[in-house]
Amino acid sequence: MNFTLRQLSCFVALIETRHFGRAAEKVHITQPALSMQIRALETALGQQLVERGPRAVVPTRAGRALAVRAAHILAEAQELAADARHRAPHAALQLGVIPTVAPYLLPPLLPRLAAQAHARDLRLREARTATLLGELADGQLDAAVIASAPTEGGFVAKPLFEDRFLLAGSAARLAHLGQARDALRPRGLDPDELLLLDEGHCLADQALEVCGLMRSSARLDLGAASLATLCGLVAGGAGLTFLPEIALAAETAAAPGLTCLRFSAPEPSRTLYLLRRAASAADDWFDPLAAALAATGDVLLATTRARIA
Amino acid sequence: MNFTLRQLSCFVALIETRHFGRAAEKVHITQPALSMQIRALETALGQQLVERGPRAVVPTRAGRALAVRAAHILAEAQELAADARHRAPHAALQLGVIPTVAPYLLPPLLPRLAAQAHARDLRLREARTATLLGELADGQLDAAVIASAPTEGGFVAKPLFEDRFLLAGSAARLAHLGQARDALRPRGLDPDELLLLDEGHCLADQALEVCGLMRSSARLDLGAASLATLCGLVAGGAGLTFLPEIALAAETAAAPGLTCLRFSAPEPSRTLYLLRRAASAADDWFDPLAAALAATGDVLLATTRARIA
DNA sequence: TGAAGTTCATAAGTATATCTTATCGGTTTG
DNA sequence: CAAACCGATAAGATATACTTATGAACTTCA
Repeated sequence: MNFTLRQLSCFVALIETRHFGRAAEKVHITQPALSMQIRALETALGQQLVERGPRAVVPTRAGRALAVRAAHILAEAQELAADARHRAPHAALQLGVIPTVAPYLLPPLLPRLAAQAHARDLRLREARTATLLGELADGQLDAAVIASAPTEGGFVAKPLFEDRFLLAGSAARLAHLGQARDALRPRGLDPDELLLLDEGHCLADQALEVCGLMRSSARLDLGAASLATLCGLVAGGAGLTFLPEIALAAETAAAPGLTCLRFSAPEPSRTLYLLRRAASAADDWFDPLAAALAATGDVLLATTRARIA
Repeated sequence: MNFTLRQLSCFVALIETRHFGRAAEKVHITQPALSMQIRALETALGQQLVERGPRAVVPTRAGRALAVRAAHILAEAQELAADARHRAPHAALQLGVIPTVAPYLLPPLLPRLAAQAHARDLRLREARTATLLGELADGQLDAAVIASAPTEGGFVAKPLFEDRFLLAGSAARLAHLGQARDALRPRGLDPDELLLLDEGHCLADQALEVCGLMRSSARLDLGAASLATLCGLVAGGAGLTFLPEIALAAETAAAPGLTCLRFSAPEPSRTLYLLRRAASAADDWFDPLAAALAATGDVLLATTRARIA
């Protein structure tokens, strides 16, 4: 490709005016300059594009064909430039969210964001922490919500809110805990009763950590891929699990048999963060997005805290 | 619009490789040159397009959006250049034909042309001589078939064949001509019996000329716009008219009552020409097209001559 | 018919982009 | 801590694009 947009501009102007002088005026150059541009374009394409008569300038067959396509290309280029000038990014804000947060935080988030101009065009992706960090790093995502501060550098992490863990199970199974109910502590739980999510879900790792367990030491071959599935199993009496407060309202509504107990202080918890690349220009969307996420979480937690003493 | 296709190329290469050095190699320039092109593009669009980290080159939101559109524009440009190189004009050959020729010559012409590569993409326009000449002059048409050599210069005219005029009417009306039938001459006809086409049709002008009449001197207010209509009227006994031999087969088939007489020598006739602008590059299509038209006419006339002694 | 006016092409000089080579400063890596 | 990598920068060379002035072909008008 050996021609330029300017050459196309000149050519289109020439076809429109059918006059070298006026076409030149139209593109703000002199007539000889336009002549040279047209000539260069003809050379580049290897075809004569206009018949230069003393009476008139007439496009050749090739010129007629080119005029249409050139105008089209120029229109696209103009539109691109115009969009750039008006700062209409035309690219959605790509937000990644981990699976143990997305189903609970996003539904109430979206109506809140609808009011904000910056988040008018938001695209969501749900994946586990490692995947999100990778995609964030290489530009597929603009921001990500994860449940821990990132270990690697290069990111800006803004804490959103603390999400405490509750112990969830069927009412019968929770009753079997006996006197432990009065001062419920993670370390006192029976590893064989514990059901957790698949590997890679940070929620499972964090649950193991607060229990002082290794993944290998627990009966964890359960391939539960979503918290909703896990809650369904647990509500049916299959075992116990850690439920983040953020999920409580949705999961108890979905599985009425699900019962939760609050751990005694200091309650185990995770902190959610909103991340972006440190190098990214967070013009004006990052802080408002973080604020909206935090506010959404706070509302969600306020209703939950009132339900489970 | 203040950016160039080269800048877009550089940018797309950068997004693909995510590496200034390799992107530069891809577009056959050095790394500093590519840096400058990207910088220039960012300046032109007023936005940062890539985040330059020591670890990686990551597109910004604006850059992501641009990459898609830039690739699209470049693809169109490449395609355009490729078509130009392969001499695929992608513009139909625009052929204009006068209305007293088009319906008869074109149907048998098209199958003949189908075999030729050059006329694969042919678009037709039917209009009167003056219109065709105007459109041919300003490039809307590439060639035109008319029935007289052009008076103005600037055209190349190639004679196709001679098309003789017959006298057409109902059998009864032709019988009334009496002994004139033996040595039928145009000048002996009664102007009041003559029906002709609308003004502007060269056939009407030529008929008047061979009869030695002025348009004003004849009863010519008939607004017959097509030869087919005129033949229908004449076959019904409304009068006499001049029928070009080329139209005979089609019109007698359509109007069985139509009868024709041949004038005595020298028979009045018109000559059809194929025209193009003298300045136009008639690479290779003009002569074959003329040959096809002439051959088509010859076949048409051969069958006709056999029918009317 | 000849002079003036068009119109596009050409020439020469200049201004502007653009490229290359060489180098710097920052970061990562062994 | 040295070597390697990466992108930015500087400076000089080259190429491209523009302008002014002029030329050649043609038309128009007196």
